[in-house]
Amino acid sequence: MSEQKTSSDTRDRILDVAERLFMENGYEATSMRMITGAAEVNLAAVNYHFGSKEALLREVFRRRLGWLNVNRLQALDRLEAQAGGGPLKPSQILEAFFGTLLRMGEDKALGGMTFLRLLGRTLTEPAEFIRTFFAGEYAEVIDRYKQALYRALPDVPQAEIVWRLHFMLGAMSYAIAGTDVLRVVTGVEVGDLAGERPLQDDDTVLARRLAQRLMPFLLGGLRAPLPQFDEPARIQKELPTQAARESRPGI
Amino acid sequence: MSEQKTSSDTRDRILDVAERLFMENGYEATSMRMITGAAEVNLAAVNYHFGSKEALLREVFRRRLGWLNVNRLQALDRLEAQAGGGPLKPSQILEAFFGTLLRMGEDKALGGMTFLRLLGRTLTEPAEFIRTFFAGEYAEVIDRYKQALYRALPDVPQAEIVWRLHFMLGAMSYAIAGTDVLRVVTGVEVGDLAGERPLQDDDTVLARRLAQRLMPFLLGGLRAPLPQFDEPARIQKELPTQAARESRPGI
DNA sequence: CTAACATTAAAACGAACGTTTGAACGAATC
DNA sequence: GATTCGTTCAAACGTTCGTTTTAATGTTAG
Repeated sequence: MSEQKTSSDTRDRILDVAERLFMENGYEATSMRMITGAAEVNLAAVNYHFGSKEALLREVFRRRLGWLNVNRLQALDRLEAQAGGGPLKPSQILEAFFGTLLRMGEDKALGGMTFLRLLGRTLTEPAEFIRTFFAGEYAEVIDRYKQALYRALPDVPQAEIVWRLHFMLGAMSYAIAGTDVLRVVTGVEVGDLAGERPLQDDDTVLARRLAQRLMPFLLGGLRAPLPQFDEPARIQKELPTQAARESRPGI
Repeated sequence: MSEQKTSSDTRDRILDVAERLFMENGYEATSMRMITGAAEVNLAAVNYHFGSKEALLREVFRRRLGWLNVNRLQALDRLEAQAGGGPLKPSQILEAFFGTLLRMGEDKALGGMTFLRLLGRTLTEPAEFIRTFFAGEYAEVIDRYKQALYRALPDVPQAEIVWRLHFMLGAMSYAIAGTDVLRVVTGVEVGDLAGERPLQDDDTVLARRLAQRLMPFLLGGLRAPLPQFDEPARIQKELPTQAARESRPGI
């Protein structure tokens, strides 16, 4: 029985341990010996199964981002089908994009908060091979969602939408990374303040709570009035601020 | 002449080079030999002047964060003085906090965008000594601004304000880090889209443009309607959403 | 049974790491 | 002019790094 030839148990144990250690220490500060030691496999096993340390990191992400990309695209497909050619609501787009991700935090089989934290921390790693890898993995999805936002906010300059998508990714990335100045400063978990019940947490609860808090924030930022430009950069056709606010589709 | 005993030229060259290399490669991936080589000083100079690689990183930040902390607190003091005991407007608070930082990006003497990028990238580093260091450096300022926000938004639960401060820090951190999925995906600089004039940039222009774009986004996120809680966590005194929106001081 | 194959194991590789050492240097002090 | 002291220098320290090698295991197919 069990004719799983690709998942050799050793392979999966390495991936699981690497996911956790890369999250805890970062890529550079995590050595192969730490990984193989914690996974209780031979040192050479990583190079045998994956080829190199870089390839291991890529594989750690590929098995999660594969699922994420498919589900993000499916969610968008579903929305666009039911909209029948019309533009989507920004809230729907954000829910599809960020909600799909944050739901991974609630599901241990999808990596849970461990993967989410790893993702948030790795998105800002400067290593060239990492950025190249993410660029390839994200290209299609980002482009699809960008187009959807363009259509959802026809009166907002596309450059502005790109900036705000940028900011939204940042807020999310930092939030899920969870290496937090605030957490250390306050000495408590976010949410353990102001009389809320403390987090006896379970990452599942944390993930859900994060999503509840993050989505309104992102939507508020996306829909914020456009900035006034004090530098006469070029012919400003018209300050689209007010017009865009009025004609913005319901959210 | 020049009785500057502390700034031995070697010291400053090391700090400047380390700031840039830590930004480009991250802490772990930057070796002492890369730093001393680029600074054209002897390998032992770092340990002589700073004691260790960790202490070097701390000093790189200390000379910038010192200025930043002082100016952030002064800006808040000035606002509170002119408000005469009353609450501040959220937009004023954000301008003081984020504006002070972003202005560093326009001033090469304060590190310019090099330091901003370094800061953004280092804030998510998992190394314990880095997080401990930032916690200490930021404690007082974060606390002061948090209190100011509590007073500015008396109808918003304090836990919610902490979450949103968290999200705002994330959006800013990621934005100034500038290791960007979007940038790689689109192949162009943000702002080089949709007919805007391309960035022949000068970091000064980038910093100013970033500030213009980021501030409205943050303000929109901070002022967004409060989330609805579907989990009956505890007695929800009343959904403060609408009430808070009405009574919110002008922005 | 044996040949072929995929996986694991132990050991070693050269390279690079952060740090330390002890001597040499140069300018100021007595 | 000798001495002191802060700084620079070349060289080496011991350790750890990612990777490779070669042999020993099972496991499967002929």
